[in-house]
Amino acid sequence: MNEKKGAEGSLAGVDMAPIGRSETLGQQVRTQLASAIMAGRFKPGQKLTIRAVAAALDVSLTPAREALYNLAAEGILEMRSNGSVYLPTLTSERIVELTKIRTALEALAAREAALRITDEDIAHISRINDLMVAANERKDYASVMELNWEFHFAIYRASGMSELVRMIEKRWMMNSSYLNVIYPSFGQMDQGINNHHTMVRALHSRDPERLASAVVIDINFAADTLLDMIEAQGTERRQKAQR
Amino acid sequence: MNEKKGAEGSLAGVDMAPIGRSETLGQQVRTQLASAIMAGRFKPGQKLTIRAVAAALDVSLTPAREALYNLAAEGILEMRSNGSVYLPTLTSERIVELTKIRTALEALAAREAALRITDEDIAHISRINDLMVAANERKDYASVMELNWEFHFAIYRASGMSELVRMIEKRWMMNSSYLNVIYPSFGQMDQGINNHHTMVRALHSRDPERLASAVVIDINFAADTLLDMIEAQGTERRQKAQR
DNA sequence: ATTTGATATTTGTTATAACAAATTGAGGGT
DNA sequence: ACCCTCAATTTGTTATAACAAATATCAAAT
Repeated sequence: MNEKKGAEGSLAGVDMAPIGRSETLGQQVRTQLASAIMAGRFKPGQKLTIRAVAAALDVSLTPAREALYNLAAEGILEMRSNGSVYLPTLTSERIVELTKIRTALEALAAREAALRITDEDIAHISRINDLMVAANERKDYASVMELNWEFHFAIYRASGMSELVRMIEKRWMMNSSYLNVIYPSFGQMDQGINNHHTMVRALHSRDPERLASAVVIDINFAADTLLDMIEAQGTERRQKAQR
Repeated sequence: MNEKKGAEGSLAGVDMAPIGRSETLGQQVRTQLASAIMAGRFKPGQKLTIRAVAAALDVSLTPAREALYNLAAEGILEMRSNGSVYLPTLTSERIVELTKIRTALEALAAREAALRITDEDIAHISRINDLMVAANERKDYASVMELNWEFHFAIYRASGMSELVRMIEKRWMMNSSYLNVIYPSFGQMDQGINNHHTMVRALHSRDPERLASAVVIDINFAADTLLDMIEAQGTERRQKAQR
């Protein structure tokens, strides 16, 4: 009721950037925690106590609690019955389920993106891919990971489905505490790189099914290597326990 | 390490139910709010202030805030930049997006369920469907809604993918504040009923694709009627504003 | 050495108070 | 009627204190 009317005195049309209204402490804590999680700085299964977070970021319990419980509500962190919050541990069964979900969501995003994507977006994505290939050749795997993220989400964002993109982001974050598990012996990205080329070609030809199937292959490849790692780690631990 | 060993003094084998450790106030508030939302007792766009919730349930601000922000973090409620929490309002575009997401998720759940479901589950689901048909014949639409919920989730739960079921639940809750919008003139459920029969048959023959496609039809039918309602309401309001 | 029990410490939960920002309402001027 | 201004109220934010439950520590007993 108040956006269309005359209102000469109002500032309608001036269109200033909304003032940098500083985020609340709770949101800032959330951001800090989220980026630490995405960077893989916590170990799987690690406990995050309210007071530890509060002390580390020098805030009171209230915002620390809010941030932790928000992340838990989103399923990025895991809350046990006693109220403590942990980094989730991924069992093989859970990885299998998460992978199926990711397949469904990301295939949908890919199909929609193929229909809606603009030429500029394709150029941008192609550029990201080139950077990623370069980073891979100089074995800068940290950059590879980051560019891989950008590559995929640039595509997904082109779907125009913001809610869907948010959902996919969450699923990626659920895996990310395992980045340093998968990190060291991340030998042959080559197959992944190859797949990215297929995706770029599918974008150019605006072929939804081709793009979707390449995405699915990408997801399953990543999941398989992660499953192998987990498996290997499990037997290793089992052997160590037997000694 | 503590379940197999001798441990004569332990209570292994007695197998008592863990004591009913009462939920925290925050969780109780969350439950109350969630069931009120699912029952459609709030209007779309309605504002839920922390203090109003706290007063209504006679708790302090802390648990009320926690519950509201949890629901917001899950996307069931909508948080605006000033921190206030609202029931989400569904635009047509948002409904279209949500419907596509639901299609992807629920088709996946249906396919997995068709492969894993037991005979007892099928019998149970068939029974629920009979009750729903009966409720529809006596025009008890409140029961129809509830039984419809049970019918669908009994199937989805048979997929064995608990995370996926949780995700689907959330998306159903996002629509539910529009139940009383869709409620009054909910004339022909008949097509939906017919579709349910198809689903039961597909379960008996364990046919993933048949089941999935029936689920998709069900989702799209519900979405179309909701879209019509929203559309009708929109023009009505527009006409009223012109007078 | 292992187990038990008591004690100390940590940790989650919740109410309250104080503050700041946003919203509302009334009154006065154009 | 409309717009502005200023005060009053509402509302979100955060720190703190007090409590309870869970966990860890340690000494004594078997």
